[in-house]
Amino acid sequence: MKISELAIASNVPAKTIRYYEQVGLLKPARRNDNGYRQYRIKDIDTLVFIRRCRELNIAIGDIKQLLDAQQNPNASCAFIDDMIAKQLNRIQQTQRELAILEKTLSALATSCANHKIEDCSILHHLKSN
Amino acid sequence: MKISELAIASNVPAKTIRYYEQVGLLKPARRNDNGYRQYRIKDIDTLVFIRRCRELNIAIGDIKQLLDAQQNPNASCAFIDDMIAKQLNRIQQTQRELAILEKTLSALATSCANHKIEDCSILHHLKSN
DNA sequence: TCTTGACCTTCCAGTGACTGTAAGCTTTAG
DNA sequence: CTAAAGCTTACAGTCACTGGAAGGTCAAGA
Repeated sequence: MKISELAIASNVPAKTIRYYEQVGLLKPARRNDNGYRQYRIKDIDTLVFIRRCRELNIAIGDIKQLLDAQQNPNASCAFIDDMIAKQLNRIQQTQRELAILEKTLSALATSCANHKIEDCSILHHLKSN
Repeated sequence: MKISELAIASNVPAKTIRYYEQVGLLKPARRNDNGYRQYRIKDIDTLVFIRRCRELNIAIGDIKQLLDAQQNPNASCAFIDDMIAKQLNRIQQTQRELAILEKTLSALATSCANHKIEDCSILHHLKSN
């Protein structure tokens, strides 16, 4: 399978696949005679796994750990627990911050259309709270 | 006023003030004989304004527009309206995405402590949804 | 006067996770 | 045979800073 085929199968851009290889998330692909990367079915699974993790906003470094972990079935998985918990905390914190942000912007978002800059209530509020 | 004094007065690191000048958010500061940047009281206001906008997650390019606008008091301020609305939409979209993310991670966050990798329910779910 | 330390300057690199672009080789279709 | 598509690498750009190095300036204390 060539990189573009893997890209379609995994729904990850070829460019991004090369990037994942570059940062060590994927092992360097085998090359065939012309130097093109050669992939296997298994690589689709890996990429889908990575993409799923990325959708959950798990950092590349953490995904690397998750992939490594799968090579040692007998190791403890406590750190995976921690990773997900940490992630959850981060998201909840962001949610709280966004809620405040939304409130502030909602208050700001009064219509200024047809007004002049010097009368703009939004600018006024931004300048002196 | 030297840059460190402005930094304290505006609560913006000196490093960041130089950065703002570099990207054109602040006009190049006047220099005194030794080459040090020389600031005025007015510059505190500008930086506080910038910081307030940044806290609302308004991009530097957009802040530049807001600052430019204040130079033309007679121009229309309709675009400011648009900018805030755009911002609000973005935040609300992010909030929706984070809500889904939180739900997914909450479902994942079952305790795996003391288990082995091969039994890890989190990994299991990440691998095949 | 000398020295020490704090502060200033510029410039370059790094962050995270890609994305864009350019130059050059290979393959494929007409 | 040629043109287009696809592959390769390498470097730059994104965003908003932040860190660090190398060197100039200044004020205070011995």
